[in-house]
Amino acid sequence: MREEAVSVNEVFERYDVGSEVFVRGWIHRIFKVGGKIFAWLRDSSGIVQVVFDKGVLNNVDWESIERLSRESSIGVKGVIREDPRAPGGREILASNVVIYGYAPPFPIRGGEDIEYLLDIRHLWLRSRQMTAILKIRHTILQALKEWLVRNGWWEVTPPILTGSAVEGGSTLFEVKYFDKPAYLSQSAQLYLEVLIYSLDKVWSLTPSFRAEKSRTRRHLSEYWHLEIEGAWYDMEDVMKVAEDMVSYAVRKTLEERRKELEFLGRDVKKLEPALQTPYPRITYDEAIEILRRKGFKIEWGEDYGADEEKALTEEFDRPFFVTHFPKKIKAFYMKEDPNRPEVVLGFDLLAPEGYGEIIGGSQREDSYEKLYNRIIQEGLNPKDYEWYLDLRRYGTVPHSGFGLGTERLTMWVAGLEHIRDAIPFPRWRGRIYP
RNA sequence: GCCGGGGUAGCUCAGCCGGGUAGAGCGCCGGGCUGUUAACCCGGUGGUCGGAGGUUCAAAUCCUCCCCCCGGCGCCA
Repeated sequence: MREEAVSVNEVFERYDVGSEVFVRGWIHRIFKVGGKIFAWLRDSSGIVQVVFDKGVLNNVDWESIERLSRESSIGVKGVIREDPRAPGGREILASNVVIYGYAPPFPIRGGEDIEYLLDIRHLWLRSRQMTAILKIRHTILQALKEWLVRNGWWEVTPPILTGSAVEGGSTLFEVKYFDKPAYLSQSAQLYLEVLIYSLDKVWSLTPSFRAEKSRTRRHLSEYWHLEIEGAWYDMEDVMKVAEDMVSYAVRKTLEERRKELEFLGRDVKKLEPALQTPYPRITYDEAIEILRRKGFKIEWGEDYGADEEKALTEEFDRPFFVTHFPKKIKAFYMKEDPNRPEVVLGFDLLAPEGYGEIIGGSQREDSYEKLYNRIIQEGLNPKDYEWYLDLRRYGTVPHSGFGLGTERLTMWVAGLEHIRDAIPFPRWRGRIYP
């Protein structure tokens, strides 16, 4: 049977009752009752009930219909009928069927534990929840890229294989690179800093890798990192970029993926405050004050932990910035505040509802001497940073940038419990299959 | 890396404390049902109890070591 196929949602939205259509997809549920067989046919757009009635089918062996099971792939030609007993109020009365593939008993029926589901992730991804999340993820990525391109930012492609440790070192994945060791990139930042000298405003979307054996619901070993870097941007300029981009992504998701958000049970009202910019800004000093008021024992100079971060997010109904961190808890490349040498011009953007950090950024140190001294202070080898230091020797400029964890953003927008569901094939703690 | 929980049938779990030769539900197979919505009813099928040692007449159960998974912390996006 060679027919022009229509999608499931078109059965409900485009065609009238009484039209004959050809739809194809996978059997989501199937019930055999009396003389009829009811199948829910799923494609990427939705689910529609198909009714197989022996008396209506043309030239089809009934036994081949009886053998159909969940996840069998079929094409069905038939007339659209209205019936209140069908999900969505419509069904297709099959007159012709093409069977592409039968399926053995499907291992997912509900109630399976997480380890098992992760082992059969390749099948789990067919679920409607996962499909909804993948669509939301698509829209968020699309929105972020769209915002950047429309606002004059150049997309660039930094390397994933790198020759030396950038920040710590212990959290890098080491790979063989011909006869030398190499590392999978943790961040494109240093390469983006190179490229602003020719393109001014650049961004990249790449996987970043962390070998840390994290044991939390907010960490992945491989995640999709959106990073930007802009010449002539100070910290406040780049924070504006961050809030405009994030609010745009939330707006677009609310406009285009409302159905999916609601299917996941996301309370969309909680996302609406995030449409309004500017986002609140507090300094690290103020964050410490708030935490002390809430009963936390924390000294100025300490980094706040997960519990503290969560408590902070409860103070706001939309994403908010924390700025001006103590120098000693932040990376060597962050620019020292000229008015307060003990803090740096760095910021985090934290999502509300306990989700926490989704962006980390800073104005970068642009003085050769200061950067060199920070490298020494951190116990790093300046030789490893020769090319990076060169950027400050040949026409240095003030510049800033940030990195956004796309799964973290997706997790908050979609209201997910665990970051592993914000990416189709999560990698962490040794999980590498499938 | 640290703390806590767990690994028994294809899946979800009970049995373990007080050792006595492995059980339920679901699935699957067979039968029944003229409209199902995680369908329902009747019958049947199903196990190297995570691995290796040890104690014992006897170990899923007690002891030792190891492996794997989940949740939290640290680290971060």
